[in-house]
Amino acid sequence: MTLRMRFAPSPSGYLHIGNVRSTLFTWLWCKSQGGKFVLRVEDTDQERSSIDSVRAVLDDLKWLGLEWDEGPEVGGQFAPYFQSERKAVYREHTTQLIRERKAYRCYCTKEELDAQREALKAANPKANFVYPGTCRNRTDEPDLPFVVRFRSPTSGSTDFNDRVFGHISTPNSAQQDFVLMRTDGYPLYNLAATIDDHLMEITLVARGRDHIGNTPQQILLYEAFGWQPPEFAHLPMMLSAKGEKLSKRNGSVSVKEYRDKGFTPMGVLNYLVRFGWSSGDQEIFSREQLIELFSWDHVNKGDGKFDDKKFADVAFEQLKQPSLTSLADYAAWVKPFLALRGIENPDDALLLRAIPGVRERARTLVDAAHDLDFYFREPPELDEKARQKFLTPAAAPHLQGLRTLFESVSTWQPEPLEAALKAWVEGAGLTMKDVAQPARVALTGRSASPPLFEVMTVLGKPRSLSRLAHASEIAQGG
RNA sequence: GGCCCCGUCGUCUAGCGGUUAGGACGUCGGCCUCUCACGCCGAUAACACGAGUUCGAUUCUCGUCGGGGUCACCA
Repeated sequence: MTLRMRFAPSPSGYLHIGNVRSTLFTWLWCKSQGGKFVLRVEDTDQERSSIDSVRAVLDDLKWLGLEWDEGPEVGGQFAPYFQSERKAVYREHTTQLIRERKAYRCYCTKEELDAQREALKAANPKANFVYPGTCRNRTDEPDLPFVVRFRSPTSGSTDFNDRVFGHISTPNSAQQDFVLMRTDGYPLYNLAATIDDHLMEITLVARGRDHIGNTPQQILLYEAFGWQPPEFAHLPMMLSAKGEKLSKRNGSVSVKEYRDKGFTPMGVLNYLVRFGWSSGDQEIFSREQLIELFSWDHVNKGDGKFDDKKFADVAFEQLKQPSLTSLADYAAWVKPFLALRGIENPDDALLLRAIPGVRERARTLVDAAHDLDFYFREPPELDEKARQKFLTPAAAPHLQGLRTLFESVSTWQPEPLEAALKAWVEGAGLTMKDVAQPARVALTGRSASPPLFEVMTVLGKPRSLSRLAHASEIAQGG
Protein backbone atom coordinates (compact mmCIF):
# COMPACT_ATOMS: atom_id res chain seq x y z
CA MET A 1 0.00 0.00 0.00
CA THR A 2 1.49 3.31 -1.00
CA LEU A 3 1.88 6.00 1.60
CA ARG A 4 -0.68 8.78 1.58
CA MET A 5 -0.66 11.50 4.20
CA ARG A 6 -2.50 14.74 4.59
CA PHE A 7 -2.45 18.14 6.17
CA ALA A 8 -5.94 19.31 7.02
CA PRO A 9 -5.92 22.91 8.21
CA SER A 10 -8.99 24.80 9.22
CA PRO A 11 -8.84 28.21 7.57
CA SER A 12 -9.74 30.26 10.60
CA GLY A 13 -6.76 32.60 10.64
CA TYR A 14 -3.13 32.16 9.73
CA LEU A 15 -0.88 29.14 9.43
CA HIS A 16 0.16 28.15 12.94
CA ILE A 17 3.82 27.35 13.51
CA GLY A 18 2.89 24.14 15.30
CA ASN A 19 0.92 23.00 12.31
CA VAL A 20 3.88 23.80 10.13
CA ARG A 21 5.95 21.29 12.03
CA SER A 22 3.29 18.60 11.62
CA THR A 23 3.13 19.45 7.96
CA LEU A 24 6.90 19.40 7.63
CA PHE A 25 7.16 15.94 9.15
CA THR A 26 4.32 14.80 6.92
CA TRP A 27 5.90 16.31 3.84
CA LEU A 28 9.34 14.89 4.62
CA TRP A 29 8.01 11.40 5.15
CA CYS A 30 6.02 11.53 1.93
CA LYS A 31 9.05 12.73 0.00
CA SER A 32 11.34 10.09 1.42
CA GLN A 33 8.85 7.25 0.94
CA GLY A 34 7.53 8.27 -2.45
CA GLY A 35 4.14 8.93 -0.88
CA LYS A 36 1.47 11.45 -1.75
CA PHE A 37 0.95 14.57 0.29
CA VAL A 38 -2.69 15.66 0.30
CA LEU A 39 -3.94 19.06 1.37
CA ARG A 40 -7.54 19.18 2.52
CA VAL A 41 -9.26 22.29 3.80
CA GLU A 42 -11.47 21.68 6.81
CA ASP A 43 -13.83 24.59 6.47
CA THR A 44 -16.94 23.07 7.99
CA ASP A 45 -17.20 25.77 10.61
CA GLN A 46 -18.94 28.45 8.61
CA GLU A 47 -18.56 31.04 11.32
CA ARG A 48 -14.81 30.84 11.58
CA SER A 49 -13.65 29.90 8.13
CA SER A 50 -12.83 32.51 5.53
CA ILE A 51 -11.55 32.57 2.01
CA ASP A 52 -8.80 34.97 3.04
CA SER A 53 -7.54 32.45 5.53
CA VAL A 54 -7.46 29.76 2.88
CA ARG A 55 -5.39 32.08 0.72
CA ALA A 56 -3.03 32.86 3.61
CA VAL A 57 -2.50 29.20 4.46
CA LEU A 58 -1.81 28.23 0.86
CA ASP A 59 0.61 31.13 0.43
CA ASP A 60 2.54 30.29 3.55
CA LEU A 61 2.82 26.63 2.62
CA LYS A 62 4.14 27.59 -0.78
CA TRP A 63 6.56 30.07 0.72
CA LEU A 64 7.90 27.28 2.90
CA GLY A 65 8.22 25.04 -0.10
CA LEU A 66 5.84 22.44 1.34
CA GLU A 67 4.00 21.81 -1.89
CA TRP A 68 1.13 19.33 -1.99
CA ASP A 69 0.47 16.61 -4.55
CA GLU A 70 -3.30 16.78 -4.29
CA GLY A 71 -5.60 19.48 -3.03
CA PRO A 72 -6.69 23.02 -3.77
CA GLU A 73 -5.32 24.49 -7.00
CA VAL A 74 -3.72 21.24 -8.13
CA GLY A 75 -6.80 19.01 -7.90
CA GLY A 76 -6.66 15.23 -7.71
CA GLN A 77 -8.81 12.16 -8.09
CA PHE A 78 -10.47 12.60 -4.70
CA ALA A 79 -11.68 16.15 -5.28
CA PRO A 80 -13.21 18.27 -3.97
CA TYR A 81 -10.67 19.01 -1.24
CA PHE A 82 -12.76 21.57 0.55
CA GLN A 83 -15.00 19.94 3.14
CA SER A 84 -17.64 22.58 2.65
CA GLU A 85 -18.11 21.10 -0.83
CA ARG A 86 -18.52 17.60 0.48
CA LYS A 87 -21.65 17.96 2.59
CA ALA A 88 -23.59 15.37 0.60
CA VAL A 89 -20.94 12.76 1.36
CA TYR A 90 -21.16 13.34 5.09
CA ARG A 91 -24.93 13.40 5.04
CA GLU A 92 -25.06 10.10 3.19
CA HIS A 93 -22.73 8.41 5.66
CA THR A 94 -24.54 9.85 8.62
CA THR A 95 -27.83 8.54 7.31
CA GLN A 96 -26.27 5.13 7.00
CA LEU A 97 -25.16 5.16 10.63
CA ILE A 98 -28.61 6.19 11.77
CA ARG A 99 -30.19 3.43 9.71
CA GLU A 100 -27.84 0.93 11.32
CA ARG A 101 -28.65 2.38 14.74
CA LYS A 102 -25.00 3.30 15.27
CA ALA A 103 -26.02 6.91 15.53
CA TYR A 104 -29.22 8.66 16.52
CA ARG A 105 -31.03 11.95 16.36
CA CYS A 106 -30.79 14.10 19.44
CA TYR A 107 -33.30 16.87 19.97
CA CYS A 108 -31.70 18.39 23.04
CA THR A 109 -30.89 22.00 22.37
CA LYS A 110 -27.56 23.58 23.02
CA GLU A 111 -29.24 25.81 25.58
CA GLU A 112 -30.66 22.84 27.48
CA LEU A 113 -27.35 21.09 27.60
CA ASP A 114 -25.49 24.23 28.62
CA ALA A 115 -27.98 24.70 31.42
CA GLN A 116 -27.47 21.14 32.58
CA ARG A 117 -23.73 21.57 32.45
CA GLU A 118 -23.87 24.74 34.49
CA ALA A 119 -26.26 23.28 37.01
CA LEU A 120 -23.91 20.38 37.57
CA LYS A 121 -20.90 22.67 37.90
CA ALA A 122 -22.78 24.76 40.41
CA ALA A 123 -23.60 21.72 42.48
CA ASN A 124 -20.16 20.22 42.19
CA PRO A 125 -17.35 22.17 40.53
CA LYS A 126 -15.23 19.05 40.05
CA ALA A 127 -17.98 17.04 38.45
CA ASN A 128 -17.54 15.77 34.94
CA PHE A 129 -20.44 16.56 32.68
CA VAL A 130 -21.22 14.02 30.02
CA TYR A 131 -24.20 13.93 27.73
CA PRO A 132 -26.77 11.97 29.76
CA GLY A 133 -28.13 10.04 26.79
CA THR A 134 -31.49 11.72 26.87
CA CYS A 135 -32.33 10.91 23.25
CA ARG A 136 -30.34 7.74 22.96
CA ASN A 137 -33.33 5.44 22.91
CA ARG A 138 -35.91 7.83 21.62
CA THR A 139 -38.07 6.31 18.89
CA ASP A 140 -40.32 9.17 17.85
CA GLU A 141 -39.20 11.61 15.20
CA PRO A 142 -40.62 15.01 16.11
CA ASP A 143 -40.41 17.78 13.56
CA LEU A 144 -37.74 19.64 15.45
CA PRO A 145 -34.12 20.61 14.83
CA PHE A 146 -31.74 17.84 15.80
CA VAL A 147 -28.09 16.91 15.89
CA VAL A 148 -26.83 13.43 15.16
CA ARG A 149 -24.96 11.68 17.92
CA PHE A 150 -22.77 8.61 17.80
CA ARG A 151 -23.93 5.69 19.92
CA SER A 152 -20.66 5.08 21.79
CA PRO A 153 -19.90 1.72 23.33
CA THR A 154 -20.01 1.82 27.12
CA SER A 155 -17.59 -0.97 27.87
CA GLY A 156 -14.31 -2.23 26.55
CA SER A 157 -11.52 -0.02 25.30
CA THR A 158 -10.31 1.54 22.09
CA ASP A 159 -6.64 0.98 21.37
CA PHE A 160 -4.21 2.01 18.73
CA ASN A 161 -0.53 1.87 18.10
CA ASP A 162 1.00 5.27 17.68
CA ARG A 163 4.16 5.68 15.61
CA VAL A 164 5.59 8.00 18.21
CA PHE A 165 3.90 7.17 21.50
CA GLY A 166 3.44 3.48 21.08
CA HIS A 167 0.39 1.69 22.43
CA ILE A 168 -2.40 3.95 23.65
CA SER A 169 -5.52 2.56 25.25
CA THR A 170 -8.61 4.50 26.26
CA PRO A 171 -11.54 3.00 28.13
CA ASN A 172 -14.79 3.42 26.21
CA SER A 173 -16.47 4.38 29.44
CA ALA A 174 -14.62 7.69 29.08
CA GLN A 175 -16.40 8.23 25.78
CA GLN A 176 -19.71 9.99 25.50
CA ASP A 177 -22.18 10.06 22.66
CA PHE A 178 -20.39 12.75 20.73
CA VAL A 179 -22.06 14.83 18.06
CA LEU A 180 -21.45 13.89 14.45
CA MET A 181 -23.60 16.45 12.68
CA ARG A 182 -25.02 19.74 13.76
CA THR A 183 -28.46 21.18 13.45
CA ASP A 184 -27.44 23.03 10.30
CA GLY A 185 -26.43 19.81 8.60
CA TYR A 186 -22.71 20.49 8.71
CA PRO A 187 -20.53 17.65 9.98
CA LEU A 188 -18.27 17.97 12.99
CA TYR A 189 -14.56 17.48 12.84
CA ASN A 190 -14.36 13.83 13.89
CA LEU A 191 -16.96 12.72 11.40
CA ALA A 192 -15.68 14.72 8.45
CA ALA A 193 -12.02 13.90 9.09
CA THR A 194 -12.75 10.20 9.43
CA ILE A 195 -14.85 9.96 6.28
CA ASP A 196 -12.40 12.00 4.23
CA ASP A 197 -9.32 10.24 5.48
CA HIS A 198 -10.91 6.97 4.48
CA LEU A 199 -12.25 8.15 1.14
CA MET A 200 -8.99 9.87 0.29
CA GLU A 201 -7.16 6.67 1.20
CA ILE A 202 -4.95 8.26 3.81
CA THR A 203 -2.63 5.65 5.32
CA LEU A 204 -0.85 7.65 7.99
CA VAL A 205 -2.08 10.64 9.94
CA ALA A 206 0.53 12.88 11.58
CA ARG A 207 -0.73 15.66 13.82
CA GLY A 208 -0.19 17.32 17.18
CA ARG A 209 -0.62 15.46 20.42
CA ASP A 210 -3.63 17.62 21.22
CA HIS A 211 -5.47 15.29 18.83
CA ILE A 212 -4.74 12.13 20.78
CA GLY A 213 -8.08 12.41 22.53
CA ASN A 214 -9.90 12.53 19.18
CA THR A 215 -8.24 9.39 17.92
CA PRO A 216 -10.37 6.86 19.86
CA GLN A 217 -13.52 8.60 18.65
CA GLN A 218 -12.31 8.44 15.09
CA ILE A 219 -11.33 4.80 15.44
CA LEU A 220 -14.79 4.06 16.80
CA LEU A 221 -16.18 5.65 13.67
CA TYR A 222 -13.93 3.62 11.41
CA GLU A 223 -15.20 0.52 13.15
CA ALA A 224 -18.80 1.64 12.83
CA PHE A 225 -18.33 2.07 9.10
CA GLY A 226 -16.43 -1.20 8.86
CA TRP A 227 -13.30 0.54 7.63
CA GLN A 228 -9.64 -0.03 8.34
CA PRO A 229 -8.23 2.92 10.33
CA PRO A 230 -5.02 4.55 9.13
CA GLU A 231 -1.88 4.61 11.23
CA PHE A 232 -1.34 7.54 13.54
CA ALA A 233 1.74 9.51 14.51
CA HIS A 234 1.20 12.14 17.16
CA LEU A 235 3.78 14.81 17.77
CA PRO A 236 4.70 16.28 21.14
CA MET A 237 3.38 19.75 21.81
CA MET A 238 5.22 22.92 21.02
CA LEU A 239 4.59 25.00 24.09
CA SER A 240 5.24 28.69 24.64
CA ALA A 241 8.34 29.81 26.54
CA LYS A 242 6.13 29.78 29.61
CA GLY A 243 5.19 26.18 29.06
CA GLU A 244 1.62 26.89 28.05
CA LYS A 245 -0.17 26.20 24.84
CA LEU A 246 1.16 28.37 22.05
CA SER A 247 -1.35 31.03 21.13
CA LYS A 248 -1.67 34.51 19.76
CA ARG A 249 -1.47 35.90 23.26
CA ASN A 250 1.43 33.69 24.10
CA GLY A 251 4.31 34.22 21.72
CA SER A 252 4.62 34.42 17.98
CA VAL A 253 2.69 31.67 16.32
CA SER A 254 2.12 32.50 12.69
CA VAL A 255 4.51 31.74 9.87
CA LYS A 256 3.81 35.17 8.51
CA GLU A 257 5.40 36.82 11.50
CA TYR A 258 8.69 35.07 10.88
CA ARG A 259 8.45 35.72 7.21
CA ASP A 260 7.99 39.42 7.94
CA LYS A 261 10.84 39.40 10.42
CA GLY A 262 13.12 38.35 7.61
CA PHE A 263 13.64 34.65 8.25
CA THR A 264 14.03 32.37 5.25
CA PRO A 265 11.93 29.23 4.75
CA MET A 266 14.87 26.98 5.51
CA GLY A 267 15.58 29.03 8.61
CA VAL A 268 12.07 28.36 9.84
CA LEU A 269 12.11 24.73 8.80
CA ASN A 270 15.45 24.03 10.42
CA TYR A 271 14.29 25.32 13.76
CA LEU A 272 11.02 23.44 13.59
CA VAL A 273 12.45 20.15 12.44
CA ARG A 274 14.74 19.95 15.46
CA PHE A 275 11.79 20.54 17.69
CA GLY A 276 10.91 16.97 18.55
CA TRP A 277 13.19 15.31 16.06
CA SER A 278 16.94 14.95 15.83
CA SER A 279 19.71 13.31 13.90
CA GLY A 280 22.56 13.14 16.38
CA ASP A 281 24.01 16.56 17.06
CA GLN A 282 23.40 18.06 13.65
CA GLU A 283 21.60 21.39 13.81
CA ILE A 284 21.38 22.62 10.25
CA PHE A 285 20.14 20.58 7.32
CA SER A 286 19.43 21.16 3.68
CA ARG A 287 16.00 20.21 2.41
CA GLU A 288 17.50 17.19 0.67
CA GLN A 289 19.28 16.06 3.82
CA LEU A 290 16.08 16.29 5.80
CA ILE A 291 14.26 14.13 3.32
CA GLU A 292 17.06 11.61 3.50
CA LEU A 293 17.44 11.60 7.27
CA PHE A 294 13.95 12.02 8.67
CA SER A 295 12.42 9.04 10.39
CA TRP A 296 9.82 8.46 13.08
CA ASP A 297 12.06 6.56 15.43
CA HIS A 298 13.97 9.71 16.26
CA VAL A 299 10.89 11.68 17.13
CA ASN A 300 10.69 12.55 20.82
CA LYS A 301 7.69 12.21 23.07
CA GLY A 302 8.33 15.06 25.47
CA ASP A 303 6.75 18.43 24.88
CA GLY A 304 9.04 21.36 24.20
CA LYS A 305 9.12 25.05 24.90
CA PHE A 306 9.56 27.56 22.18
CA ASP A 307 12.79 29.57 22.31
CA ASP A 308 12.96 32.71 20.21
CA LYS A 309 16.69 33.16 20.76
CA LYS A 310 17.49 29.74 19.44
CA PHE A 311 15.11 30.22 16.56
CA ALA A 312 16.78 33.52 15.67
CA ASP A 313 20.17 31.88 15.78
CA VAL A 314 19.13 29.07 13.46
CA ALA A 315 17.62 31.60 11.08
CA PHE A 316 20.81 33.65 11.20
CA GLU A 317 23.01 30.66 10.56
CA GLN A 318 20.95 29.97 7.50
CA LEU A 319 21.48 33.49 6.18
CA LYS A 320 25.11 33.74 7.12
CA GLN A 321 26.49 30.68 5.38
CA PRO A 322 26.93 30.99 1.61
CA SER A 323 26.67 27.22 1.45
CA LEU A 324 23.19 27.44 2.94
CA THR A 325 21.91 30.52 1.14
CA SER A 326 23.66 31.30 -2.11
CA LEU A 327 24.60 34.84 -2.99
CA ALA A 328 21.97 34.94 -5.70
CA ASP A 329 19.29 33.61 -3.36
CA TYR A 330 20.31 36.06 -0.69
CA ALA A 331 19.93 38.92 -3.12
CA ALA A 332 16.52 37.67 -4.17
CA TRP A 333 15.38 37.25 -0.56
CA VAL A 334 16.56 40.66 0.56
CA LYS A 335 15.13 42.69 -2.33
CA PRO A 336 11.56 42.83 -0.97
CA PHE A 337 12.97 44.15 2.29
CA LEU A 338 14.99 46.79 0.45
CA ALA A 339 11.84 47.76 -1.41
CA LEU A 340 10.15 48.29 1.93
CA ARG A 341 12.82 50.92 2.58
CA GLY A 342 12.12 52.60 -0.71
CA ILE A 343 14.96 50.99 -2.60
CA GLU A 344 13.00 49.55 -5.49
CA ASN A 345 15.51 48.66 -8.13
CA PRO A 346 18.92 48.29 -6.58
CA ASP A 347 21.97 47.99 -8.81
CA ASP A 348 22.42 44.22 -8.95
CA ALA A 349 26.17 44.30 -9.30
CA LEU A 350 26.49 46.61 -6.32
CA LEU A 351 24.10 44.45 -4.30
CA LEU A 352 26.02 41.29 -5.04
CA ARG A 353 29.27 42.96 -4.01
CA ALA A 354 27.75 44.32 -0.82
CA ILE A 355 26.09 41.19 0.51
CA PRO A 356 29.17 39.21 1.59
CA GLY A 357 30.17 41.88 4.09
CA VAL A 358 26.67 42.33 5.38
CA ARG A 359 25.50 38.75 5.66
CA GLU A 360 27.79 37.85 8.51
CA ARG A 361 26.41 40.57 10.74
CA ALA A 362 22.76 40.86 9.75
CA ARG A 363 20.68 38.40 11.74
CA THR A 364 17.59 38.74 9.60
CA LEU A 365 16.70 40.04 6.17
CA VAL A 366 15.22 43.07 7.85
CA ASP A 367 18.60 43.77 9.42
CA ALA A 368 20.28 43.05 6.12
CA ALA A 369 18.16 45.59 4.30
CA HIS A 370 19.01 48.12 6.96
CA ASP A 371 22.72 47.36 6.71
CA LEU A 372 22.65 47.48 2.93
CA ASP A 373 20.73 50.73 2.79
CA PHE A 374 23.69 53.14 2.63
CA TYR A 375 25.12 51.53 -0.46
CA PHE A 376 22.13 52.64 -2.46
CA ARG A 377 21.72 56.27 -1.45
CA GLU A 378 23.78 59.16 -2.72
CA PRO A 379 24.60 60.63 -0.32
CA PRO A 380 23.85 58.00 2.33
CA GLU A 381 21.38 58.81 5.04
CA LEU A 382 23.33 60.46 7.82
CA ASP A 383 22.81 59.31 11.37
CA GLU A 384 22.55 62.40 13.52
CA LYS A 385 24.45 61.03 16.49
CA ALA A 386 27.22 59.79 14.26
CA ARG A 387 27.44 63.19 12.58
CA GLN A 388 27.73 65.04 15.85
CA LYS A 389 30.33 62.73 17.21
CA PHE A 390 32.55 62.21 14.20
CA LEU A 391 31.91 64.79 11.49
CA THR A 392 33.44 67.57 13.55
CA PRO A 393 35.38 70.57 12.28
CA ALA A 394 38.49 68.85 13.63
CA ALA A 395 37.81 65.85 11.42
CA ALA A 396 37.24 67.90 8.29
CA PRO A 397 40.90 68.21 7.28
CA HIS A 398 41.41 64.48 7.86
CA LEU A 399 38.54 63.68 5.56
CA GLN A 400 39.88 66.07 2.98
CA GLY A 401 43.28 64.46 3.36
CA LEU A 402 41.80 60.99 2.90
CA ARG A 403 40.03 62.05 -0.22
CA THR A 404 43.25 63.33 -1.71
CA LEU A 405 45.13 60.24 -0.55
CA PHE A 406 42.67 57.75 -1.98
CA GLU A 407 42.43 59.63 -5.22
CA SER A 408 46.02 58.58 -5.84
CA VAL A 409 45.37 54.91 -5.17
CA SER A 410 45.10 53.19 -8.51
CA THR A 411 44.40 49.61 -7.44
CA TRP A 412 41.01 49.95 -5.73
CA GLN A 413 41.23 46.90 -3.51
CA PRO A 414 41.15 46.48 0.28
CA GLU A 415 44.86 45.72 0.70
CA PRO A 416 46.30 48.68 -1.22
CA LEU A 417 43.76 51.00 0.32
CA GLU A 418 44.61 49.83 3.79
CA ALA A 419 48.34 50.08 3.12
CA ALA A 420 47.93 53.60 1.81
CA LEU A 421 45.88 54.70 4.79
CA LYS A 422 48.23 53.15 7.33
CA ALA A 423 51.20 54.89 5.81
CA TRP A 424 49.34 58.18 5.70
CA VAL A 425 48.15 57.84 9.29
CA GLU A 426 51.66 57.17 10.51
CA GLY A 427 53.10 60.03 8.53
CA ALA A 428 50.54 62.38 10.03
CA GLY A 429 51.23 61.14 13.54
CA LEU A 430 47.70 59.84 13.91
CA THR A 431 46.16 56.47 14.72
CA MET A 432 43.64 54.42 12.82
CA LYS A 433 41.14 55.09 15.56
CA ASP A 434 41.39 58.83 14.88
CA VAL A 435 40.41 58.59 11.26
CA ALA A 436 38.49 55.36 10.89
CA GLN A 437 35.25 56.49 12.48
CA PRO A 438 34.99 59.84 10.66
CA ALA A 439 35.74 57.99 7.44
CA ARG A 440 33.11 55.40 8.22
CA VAL A 441 30.49 58.02 8.87
CA ALA A 442 31.50 59.78 5.67
CA LEU A 443 31.17 56.62 3.62
CA THR A 444 28.18 54.99 5.28
CA GLY A 445 26.45 57.71 7.29
CA ARG A 446 26.75 55.48 10.33
CA SER A 447 29.16 54.60 13.09
CA ALA A 448 28.89 50.87 12.50
CA SER A 449 29.42 49.10 9.21
CA PRO A 450 31.45 46.41 7.49
CA PRO A 451 35.22 47.10 7.42
CA LEU A 452 36.14 50.42 5.79
CA PHE A 453 38.22 49.11 2.96
CA GLU A 454 35.63 46.58 2.05
CA VAL A 455 33.00 49.28 1.96
CA MET A 456 35.16 51.41 -0.31
CA THR A 457 35.84 48.50 -2.60
CA VAL A 458 32.16 47.70 -2.86
CA LEU A 459 31.23 51.33 -3.47
CA GLY A 460 33.96 51.89 -6.02
CA LYS A 461 36.31 54.81 -6.35
CA PRO A 462 34.09 57.62 -7.65
CA ARG A 463 31.37 57.09 -5.07
CA SER A 464 33.86 56.72 -2.24
CA LEU A 465 35.68 59.92 -3.12
CA SER A 466 32.55 61.96 -3.53
CA ARG A 467 31.19 60.75 -0.21
CA LEU A 468 34.43 61.77 1.51
CA ALA A 469 34.29 65.17 -0.11
CA HIS A 470 30.67 65.64 0.76
CA ALA A 471 31.26 64.65 4.39
CA SER A 472 34.26 66.91 4.79
CA GLU A 473 32.08 69.82 3.76
CA ILE A 474 29.50 68.88 6.34
CA ALA A 475 32.22 68.47 8.96
CA GLN A 476 33.60 71.87 8.05
CA GLY A 477 30.27 73.38 8.90
CA GLY A 478 30.33 71.62 12.29
C1' G B 1 -12.09 16.38 38.58
C1' G B 2 -12.35 11.91 34.57
C1' C B 3 -9.38 10.07 30.62
C1' C B 4 -4.65 10.20 27.94
C1' C B 5 0.48 11.44 27.54
C1' C B 6 5.21 13.10 29.11
C1' G B 7 9.83 14.03 32.59
C1' U B 8 18.55 14.72 30.53
C1' C B 9 21.73 21.70 31.66
C1' G B 10 17.28 27.93 31.83
C1' U B 11 15.91 26.19 26.33
C1' C B 12 16.33 22.57 21.88
C1' U B 13 18.64 17.99 22.15
C1' A B 14 22.66 13.33 21.94
C1' G B 15 22.42 8.96 24.80
C1' C B 16 19.10 3.25 23.27
C1' G B 17 22.87 -1.22 30.95
C1' G B 18 29.23 0.29 32.04
C1' U B 19 30.44 7.73 29.08
C1' U B 20 34.97 12.57 32.86
C1' A B 21 26.64 12.46 30.69
C1' G B 22 28.22 15.12 24.50
C1' G B 23 26.51 19.28 21.07
C1' A B 24 23.78 23.87 20.19
C1' C B 25 21.19 28.47 21.96
C1' G B 26 21.43 31.63 26.18
C1' U B 27 24.41 33.67 30.15
C1' C B 28 29.41 35.08 32.08
C1' G B 29 34.73 35.82 31.14
C1' G B 30 38.80 36.39 27.43
C1' C B 31 41.09 36.79 22.44
C1' C B 32 40.70 39.20 17.61
C1' U B 33 39.82 44.48 16.06
C1' C B 34 39.17 50.80 12.15
C1' U B 35 33.23 50.46 14.30
C1' C B 36 29.42 46.79 14.68
C1' A B 37 29.38 42.08 14.00
C1' C B 38 31.49 37.20 12.61
C1' G B 39 34.92 33.99 14.43
C1' C B 40 37.94 31.62 18.20
C1' C B 41 39.08 30.06 23.43
C1' G B 42 37.22 29.17 28.32
C1' A B 43 33.47 28.98 32.21
C1' U B 44 28.47 28.07 33.95
C1' A B 45 24.66 24.36 34.05
C1' A B 46 20.99 18.50 33.70
C1' C B 47 19.71 12.66 34.24
C1' A B 48 12.62 15.14 39.28
C1' C B 49 12.37 11.73 43.72
C1' G B 50 11.90 6.78 45.95
C1' A B 51 11.82 1.67 45.58
C1' G B 52 12.97 -2.52 42.84
C1' U B 53 15.52 -5.78 38.47
C1' U B 54 20.89 -6.23 37.65
C1' C B 55 27.63 -7.34 39.11
C1' G B 56 26.23 -2.36 37.42
C1' A B 57 21.23 2.01 36.12
C1' U B 58 20.24 8.44 32.88
C1' U B 59 18.93 3.93 30.19
C1' C B 60 14.29 -1.63 32.25
C1' U B 61 9.72 -2.05 35.99
C1' C B 62 6.57 0.11 39.73
C1' G B 63 5.21 4.10 42.89
C1' U B 64 5.43 9.39 44.23
C1' C B 65 5.89 14.19 42.67
C1' G B 66 5.85 17.58 38.72
C1' G B 67 4.28 19.20 33.79
C1' G B 68 1.09 19.09 29.57
C1' G B 69 -3.14 17.75 26.52
C1' U B 70 -8.26 16.79 26.25
C1' C B 71 -13.21 16.46 27.95
C1' A B 72 -18.23 21.88 22.45
C1' C B 73 -23.78 21.78 17.68
C1' C B 74 -14.31 24.40 17.18
C1' A B 75 -10.73 21.93 14.44
